[in-house]
Amino acid sequence: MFSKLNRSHRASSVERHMNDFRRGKGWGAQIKRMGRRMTVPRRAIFKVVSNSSKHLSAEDIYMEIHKKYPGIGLTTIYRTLKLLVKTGLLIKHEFGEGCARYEYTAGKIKEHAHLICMSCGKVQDCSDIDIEKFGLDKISKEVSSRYSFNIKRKRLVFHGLCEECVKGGKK
Amino acid sequence: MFSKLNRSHRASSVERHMNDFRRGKGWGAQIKRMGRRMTVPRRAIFKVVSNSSKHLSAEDIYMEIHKKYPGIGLTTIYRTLKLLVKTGLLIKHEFGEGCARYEYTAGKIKEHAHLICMSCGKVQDCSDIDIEKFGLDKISKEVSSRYSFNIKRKRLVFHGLCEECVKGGKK
DNA sequence: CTTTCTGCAAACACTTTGCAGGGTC
DNA sequence: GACCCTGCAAAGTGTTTGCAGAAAG
Repeated sequence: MFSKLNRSHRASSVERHMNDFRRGKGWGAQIKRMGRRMTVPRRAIFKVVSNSSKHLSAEDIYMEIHKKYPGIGLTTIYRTLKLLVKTGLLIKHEFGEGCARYEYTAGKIKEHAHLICMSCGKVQDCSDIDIEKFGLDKISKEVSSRYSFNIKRKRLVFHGLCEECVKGGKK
Repeated sequence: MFSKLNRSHRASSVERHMNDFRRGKGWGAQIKRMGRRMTVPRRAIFKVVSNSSKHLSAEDIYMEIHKKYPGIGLTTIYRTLKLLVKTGLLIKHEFGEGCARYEYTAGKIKEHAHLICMSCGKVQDCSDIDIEKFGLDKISKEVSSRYSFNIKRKRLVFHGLCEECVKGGKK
C-alpha cells in the first residue's frame, strides 16, 4: 500500500512522509510513538495542509478533501488538525475572522510577520523578511528582561490594505 | 439628570464624559453627530471599559454591569462595544481564546506589545516599552515597501510564561 | 411623535463531544 | 482481537439578528 509511489516527479511531502513512516521517522512515526494510528483521512489531510502555502481554515481543508474523499467529515478534519498542532507540524492562527487558520511549518518555527488586508481579507506571509534581525530580537530581549516573561512564541501582524486593494481603489 | 454630579472627588471618566456631552465634545457628542443616542446602558458600559486597565471581554463587562444594572442584557453590551469600536475609543483584540477582548484607548492608538501567559491566561500590556523605537518602525518600513502594503495597525503578541507561572513552577 | 435603543428569544458560525460501527495494528 | 479512529448527530461556544415594546430627542 505504501509501495506504489509515483517516482516521475520530485518527492511530494506525502511521499517523503511515507518514506519517513517506513523508516520510523517523521509524522507517522511520531504518531505511532504516541500510540496513535495512521489512517487514510489523516494522510489526506496532512497532504492538503503540507502542500499548501496558504493559511487554510478547517472549512477550506474540508472542501479540498471532499473532492477526492467525499466520505471524510468535518469532525475528522478538526480532530486531525488538533493532532497535527500537538505534534508541532502545524501552527494554529486566530486572525479574528471567526475561524482558525493553519500554517504548515514542518516542526521548525521560523517567526515571520503576517499581513492581513482589511479590505479583501487576504493573509500574506512575510517569510522573506527576517523580522528577528530587523529588530524583533531587541524588542523580545527588552520584554523578557523587563517583565520577566519567558517568551515561547512571537506573533507580529499588520492590518492594512494590500497592493491590489490600494490600486483597486477600494477603501 | 446630568446636573447632580458629585464634586467631592476628581472627575471620573463618566463625569468628564457627561461634561463633554453638554459641551458638545467627546463620545456623547460624537454619538450625537452620528444620529445615535446617549442612554443609561451605554453610559454604564462606557464607564466600565474606560475605568478598567484590563482587557475585558463582553462577558466580563456584562458581569460587572450586572451588579448595578441587572436589567442590562448581553446583547446591549455587544451592540455598544461595536459602537465604541467604530468611534475609535476601543480596540478589539482577538487573542485566540475564543472570545474578543476590548481595550480602552480614548481614541489615541499607542501601539504596544501584549504578553499572554500560556499557563494562566493572563494578558499584560507592555505599555512602557516603545516598540516602535525598539525596532518595529524598521520592520514596518521594510514590510510596507517590500510588499506595497499600506499598514493601518500593528499587532505584536508574545506567548509564553509570565513571572508568577515561571516561579510557581507551573508548566 | 418620530426614530433609535433595548431585552428577549431565536438564529448563527465555528468547534467539540457522545456514541456505535469500522479500521488499524 | 484490542483499541483507536470515524461519521453522524447533538451539544456547546461566543456573537448576531428579528421583533415588539420602551426610551430619547
